[in-house]
Amino acid sequence: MTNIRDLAREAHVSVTTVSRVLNDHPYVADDKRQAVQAAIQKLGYIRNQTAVHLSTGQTHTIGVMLPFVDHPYHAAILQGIARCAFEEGYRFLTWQTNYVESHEHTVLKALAQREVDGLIVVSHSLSVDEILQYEQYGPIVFCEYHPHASSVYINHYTAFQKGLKALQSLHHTKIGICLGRPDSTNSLARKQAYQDTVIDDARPEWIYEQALTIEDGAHVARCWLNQSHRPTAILTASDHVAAGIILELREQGYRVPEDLAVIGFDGSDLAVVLNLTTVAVPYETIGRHAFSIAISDSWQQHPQTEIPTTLKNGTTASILCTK
Amino acid sequence: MTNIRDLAREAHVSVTTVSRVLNDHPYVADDKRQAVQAAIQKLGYIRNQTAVHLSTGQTHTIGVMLPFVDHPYHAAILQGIARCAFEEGYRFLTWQTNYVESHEHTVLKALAQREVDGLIVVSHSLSVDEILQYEQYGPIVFCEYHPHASSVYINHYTAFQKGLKALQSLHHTKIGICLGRPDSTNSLARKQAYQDTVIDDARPEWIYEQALTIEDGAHVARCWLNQSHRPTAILTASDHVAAGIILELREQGYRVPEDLAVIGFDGSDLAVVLNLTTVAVPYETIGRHAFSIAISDSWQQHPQTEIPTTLKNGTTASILCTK
DNA sequence: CCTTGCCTTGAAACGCGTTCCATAGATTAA
DNA sequence: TTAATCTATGGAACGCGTTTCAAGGCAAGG
Repeated sequence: MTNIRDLAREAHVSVTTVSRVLNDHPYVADDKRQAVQAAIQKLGYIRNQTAVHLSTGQTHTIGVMLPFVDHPYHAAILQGIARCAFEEGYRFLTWQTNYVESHEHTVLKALAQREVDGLIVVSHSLSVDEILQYEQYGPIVFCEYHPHASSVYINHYTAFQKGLKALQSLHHTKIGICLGRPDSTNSLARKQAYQDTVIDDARPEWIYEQALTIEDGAHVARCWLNQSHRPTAILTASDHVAAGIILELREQGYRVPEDLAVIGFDGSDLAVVLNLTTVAVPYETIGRHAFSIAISDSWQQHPQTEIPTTLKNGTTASILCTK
Repeated sequence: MTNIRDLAREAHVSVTTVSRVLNDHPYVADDKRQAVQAAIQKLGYIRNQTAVHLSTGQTHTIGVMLPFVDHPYHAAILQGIARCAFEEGYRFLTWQTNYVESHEHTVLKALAQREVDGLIVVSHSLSVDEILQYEQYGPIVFCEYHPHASSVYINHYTAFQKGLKALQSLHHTKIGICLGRPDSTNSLARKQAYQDTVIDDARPEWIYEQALTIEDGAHVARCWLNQSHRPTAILTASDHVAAGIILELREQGYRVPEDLAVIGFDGSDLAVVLNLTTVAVPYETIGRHAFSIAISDSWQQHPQTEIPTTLKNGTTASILCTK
């Protein structure tokens, strides 16, 4: 493999001059520049990026920590990151943690070991404080709201409220909700929105937890069926769960929204297909913002960027049917 | 930032010994090993991976070239790669090319510049020969069948045949197909399967091209509606397209499968939701295999690994209804 | 007692590009 | 004319871990 010293010898210049040519530095005479370029051609030189990384102390790479890459939600954020990264000439490394804490530590160590210039944390199970201890090694941007960290987020409180209020304006008062991991930051905000919005009728048994997948949704539907007092509407935390509920209910001969109104969350392809009413979230935008904060200097001020959500109307939530 | 020379000074040993301790080399006396470890603790040393990469000439990183990260199909392959990479202590860099050739060149250059140890090409638009010119810089594994390259693939010919034969066994003879990018390797194989299987009734006007998304599927449905001679069944190249067809037809008051039988391709979440009959593809398995070939030496023999597909029965294809 | 082989250790070279600092001629401003 | 800039160029140090090579010590085999 030829290196810049070979080029210098070939072009009869110093390595410094070669480096200048490679980096388009202005102080190089035309004849020398051409000589170097000729040498590059002749020897088939290709820059060793690893050496550049070591020398400059930058990798031009951003790490992304997320639990799963194949969830539409996360993939859409990745998409935003990917777009932005490409435009800026950056790379991104993805780590799938499955919410395993030791895996999350691996990712954080990678930042400390200078494998990446910064980190975007899409979702995590370690405590924020634990993660922020690694901020001394580089920027860490969260895709969730955290008051003392750089974060790009949607307001899960108001987003959930949007769904709940929509149901209330359709005259639903008996409203249930589905949550994912019950203790996550997002779930807590959602639960709070539930308690604050469905003030008198919020019931613990109408909060269905651990609902993340289509199968979980089907399970929720079966739970609902077994309840003596049932809500007339359910707001879920993901379109997948909403889909699972709807499919299982149809399977059992129930109708949506007549027997149960359902609102999804995410605004995914599934919502399009099932014509779900859903709280649409611009995930790609979140990814873009997170990336640009990670590579700018602004992260040091721990900026908070809220991304708005919108309610997208489908056919799975309509006015309460009082049989 | 403390480095191994600082450690050596602190522990009163040579940098070689420090390096040996860091790499668990056996020939180090216990007392020296402990001295080094104490120094690491005291100085808060963290290994600089970039330096390791330069020194060893390996990055322990695999690059992944794909058009989009947010397609379930690609995300599932990524998932497989991510799992395997983690297990092996590897990282992976993802490049989203949007099928733009200049972007694909960027990715290939990254291999030449030793940013990654190898490359997994999920899908591409450059010619295989052009891509293989970069094989001198490291392993390149395709997730498509290419006779002169390392490839992990599903046999699109037999997979498509599986769908077509299923329709034939339901007494359909007027069968149409949807393809994605018409000149891709996969589409050519599919078209061939169509011509070979639906021998006498294959018609050019029943080959719907450029069908990739839900919207494209809706467009196909409208084309179908406008045709004077219509097929009674359509085999698509993705569940998304199948979903688009079905939704549009329902919208227009047609029934599936009574008016048109539809079979999807991929075995995605969409298929579950819509109870699609689909050709299921184990994408994650493809990712796993591709990864393990990329990091082993076997790639030099250009191994060919075929991954089997299965027909998954839903309700969108049933016996031909002769009204 | 000598040879062979294994354990331990360190100096120095290596991988390779970037950058600081010094040098020197060419301009330009004063 | 002199001082101050600017343009060009190169030597050498730097970032930092790995690896080769040489050498000294010691035990087992002959």
